[in-house]
Amino acid sequence: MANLESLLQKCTSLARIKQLQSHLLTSGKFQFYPSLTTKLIELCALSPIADLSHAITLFHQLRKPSTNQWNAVVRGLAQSLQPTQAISWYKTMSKASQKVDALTCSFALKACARALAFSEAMQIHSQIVRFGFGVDVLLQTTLLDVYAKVGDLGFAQKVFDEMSERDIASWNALIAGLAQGSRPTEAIALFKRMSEEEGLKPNEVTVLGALSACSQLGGVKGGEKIHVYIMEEKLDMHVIVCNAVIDMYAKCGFVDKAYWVFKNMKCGKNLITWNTMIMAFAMHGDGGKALELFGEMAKSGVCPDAVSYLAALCACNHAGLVEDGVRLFNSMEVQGVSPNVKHYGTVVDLLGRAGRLQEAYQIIDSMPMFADVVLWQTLLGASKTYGNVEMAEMASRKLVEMGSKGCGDFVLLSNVYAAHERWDDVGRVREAMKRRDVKKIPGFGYIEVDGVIHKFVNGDQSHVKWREIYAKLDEIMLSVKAYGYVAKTNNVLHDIGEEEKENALSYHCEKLAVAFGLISTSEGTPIQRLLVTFICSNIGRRMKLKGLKPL
DNA sequence: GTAGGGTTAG
Repeated sequence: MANLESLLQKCTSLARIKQLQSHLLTSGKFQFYPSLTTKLIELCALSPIADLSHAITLFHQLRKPSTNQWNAVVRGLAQSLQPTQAISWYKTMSKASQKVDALTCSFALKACARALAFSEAMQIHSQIVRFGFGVDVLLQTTLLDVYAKVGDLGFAQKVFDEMSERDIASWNALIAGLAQGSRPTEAIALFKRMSEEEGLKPNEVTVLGALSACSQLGGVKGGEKIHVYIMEEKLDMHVIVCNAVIDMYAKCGFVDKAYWVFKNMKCGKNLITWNTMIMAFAMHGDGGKALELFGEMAKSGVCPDAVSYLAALCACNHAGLVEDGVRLFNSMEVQGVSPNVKHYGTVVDLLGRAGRLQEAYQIIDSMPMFADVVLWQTLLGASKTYGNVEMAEMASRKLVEMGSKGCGDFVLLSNVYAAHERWDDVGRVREAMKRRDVKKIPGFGYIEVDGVIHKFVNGDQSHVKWREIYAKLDEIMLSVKAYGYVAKTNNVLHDIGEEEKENALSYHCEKLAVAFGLISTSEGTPIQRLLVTFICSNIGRRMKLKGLKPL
């Protein structure tokens, strides 16, 4: 028996497992050593050589599967590409008998998180209470985490508030949940409450959530404090923490600091470290440095993956290194990395910005996968920039075919016509917008001053301080004109007078927000852009990351 | 002995 177990441990392939399995079957040991059989199923369902279907075949051969054997399958399915299957198995299991234990619930909940199955998570939640597992700290933390991941932060918060006992992981789960759910301010507040009020020491997982929140807020000061704490507590021995610090500095606009951390890391760099740093240089327009690092990473023995290529392409795009970008893109296949829709998107943008519209179109045309809306929008945007009517019409046609209801697409096309003073065509687009019931959703400009969020629309005069804001903008306009700025009025939708067009541009909502920020803060205070994102966009991203299909 | 919290992306 012990001998067989050690043999099982040495199985490094499915073939070996099957060999052992046939031995168990022929010698009649299969049904008599349930723990060994469980190990066999676990090995098939969970290990890197995993073969779930084989685990399930094994499971079906059991006359009376034990809880552990059920759990092995549910757990395996939960981390597979079909997490919904784990939920079905859980349902079958809970109907069959009282075999479900806290672990089964835990695995099934994990599956809910990955499948974004909110109502299923609620059902399991109620069963947990009924089964009497409700006071289990580990299960409650899982529950909290699942609610946060499926997008219901209110429920997550409620579970957290009602916990009779919380440990560090419970705090970490909610902090990370808030940070990832675009509620960074609350994440930071909870982080402070945890360390200052509860006296709990943040660990390497806590700081990840807090750093992520800082980068969303552009709050370097908070980020720096956390960095100091990380150094003091030697949490920088974890690569993952260093990666988050680098990312935080980069997103707050301090590439140099990010690079300093990158250079002075005591622990080894991994693929994500390199990718984060390359992306940091890319975002700040230092294409040369980004490409240099890209070359260095391969030399240091880290093989670039799809994200590395994307970061490098992004660098070329932002730095206008068109030839480098095209060369890089063409070298991908040879290097064994197949471009995905984001790589295509970046190259189309790169070529489009350079005015090479025909090539950009050919790239889209040659794609082996379905070109999404963003690609055609990119081409449409480039066509607008270069005033290419034919290309703009073609891209618009595609967008309409794809059922685009975004007014932005129509406005872009209309702008192209307006630039050529083709007012009849502008009118036609406007008619089409009416027919399709495309409503022009007004854009908003937001700014937070002293914790209060102010919202502006174009030409807004509803703010109490609107006269001061307009005066500040006029002052700015005067000085930029002194530097040679000329308003680009040919993109304005309506065929109105020149002066009016200029006003439509001058009092744009984002400019109003920035001007308000300037008159409301002391000199030298950085003005940060407040990004308004929705939880759903984060969930969408998470799904894409995991390669899952929505329910 | 089996479980919970986690960094990169047009």
